[in-house]
Amino acid sequence: MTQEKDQNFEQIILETAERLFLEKGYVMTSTTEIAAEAGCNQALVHYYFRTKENLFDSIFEKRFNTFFNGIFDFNFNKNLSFKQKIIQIVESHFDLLNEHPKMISLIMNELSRRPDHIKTIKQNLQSVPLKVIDSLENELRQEIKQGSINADITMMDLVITMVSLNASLFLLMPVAAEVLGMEQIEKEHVIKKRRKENVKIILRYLGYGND
Amino acid sequence: MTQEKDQNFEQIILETAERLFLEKGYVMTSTTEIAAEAGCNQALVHYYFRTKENLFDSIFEKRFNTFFNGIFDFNFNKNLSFKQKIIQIVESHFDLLNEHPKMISLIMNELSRRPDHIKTIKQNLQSVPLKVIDSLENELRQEIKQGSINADITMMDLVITMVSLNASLFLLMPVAAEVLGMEQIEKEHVIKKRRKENVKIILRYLGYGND
DNA sequence: ATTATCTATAGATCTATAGATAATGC
DNA sequence: ATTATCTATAGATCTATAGATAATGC
Repeated sequence: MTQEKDQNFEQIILETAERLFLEKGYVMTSTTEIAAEAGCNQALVHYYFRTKENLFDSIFEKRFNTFFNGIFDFNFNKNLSFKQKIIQIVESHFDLLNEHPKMISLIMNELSRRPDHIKTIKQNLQSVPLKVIDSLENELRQEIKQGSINADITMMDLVITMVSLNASLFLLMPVAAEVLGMEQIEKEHVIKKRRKENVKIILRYLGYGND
Repeated sequence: MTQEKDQNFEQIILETAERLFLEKGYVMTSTTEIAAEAGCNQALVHYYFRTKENLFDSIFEKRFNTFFNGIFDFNFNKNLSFKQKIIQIVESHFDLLNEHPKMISLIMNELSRRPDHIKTIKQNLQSVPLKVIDSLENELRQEIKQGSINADITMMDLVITMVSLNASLFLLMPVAAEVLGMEQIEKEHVIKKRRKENVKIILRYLGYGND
């Protein structure tokens, strides 16, 4: 499909499966359909990956990791102010979601279908960010002491708010786009707008001034 | 299941199906399973509703309507200030989601599975709220003119922010609860907390003071 | 020889219906 | 008679595998 047939089908199957899983989810995608779209025989999908579950996992285990780690994957310039760090975190979280706009739905579907996958995610969430969270939590307390932000905010509030605002855009966008009949350009416009807006909302929530 | 067998199965099937559809979604719920859980024969499900799709629709078409209309279903006291109205809208939107915590996921799954369902939703969204939105939009402009809220906010910003904050809690909660290993009591606590927090976030976003 | 690809098919569901039997309302 | 319930089964998928054939690397 993507490449000419001088290569073997393993890669093509992977790419096709990834696309279909993202489009329609695990359950709604059959190995028959994957094969058809990849341009090969259905048995070949099982020859390379034995089971559909295997195929799914071999695609998404890495992807999930990159996705979760990506959140804290920016160069942490120590000279930045707390406010600037928050802006950077919110924006890079948003950008990550925007680079993989269908991942968040897929993860949620996958987790409700196979809750044992949660383990993998738990590990992801617990490995990297602890240090970062801790140091941010300290800075947060200091800011509150200095009176530069509102005293009623915890790190947890902040995280939930950020994830809610950013993730829900990509969860709700497909629905909203169809309901309102939005074109691609309009969608991009909304995304651009919300990227700024979400930062703004969080800064005002924290109590930082209007700019 | 819920009732003793002196009644016929129609109602029992409806209730069982509703529960299973909400728990596991349309695709993952089979009429075989519905029958088993209802305590009758699988053919009986089709006797009453002919198709699985029919069964689903007869349960959820009303439910979707109530759900969407519920958002604007409060007594609009004209004496309330704009700020008080906003608080009331955000809270009642939140409460509606909280009364049907699995509806939002179901709606989103259902819409991605059968985008033609969007029509029903479109109708729902276009019928009731137009007047309300219009009158709120006017009040919003007035508030801005008076300088009581920030000038950079549109009605659309406000709606997206409210829906994002409120809906995402119920979309992300099941995942978060499993990842963090939360008990029922903790979940309720988070929900209670976020209900206040979401109002707070929106008020600060608008530019209303801290209380 | 080994690896890649195909054909064919078994076995598991699942939806939907046909036709038999039991229960109910006159 | 009509309505509710059951048994049995057809027909459609879908996953997974066995076994045949073609392509490739020595």
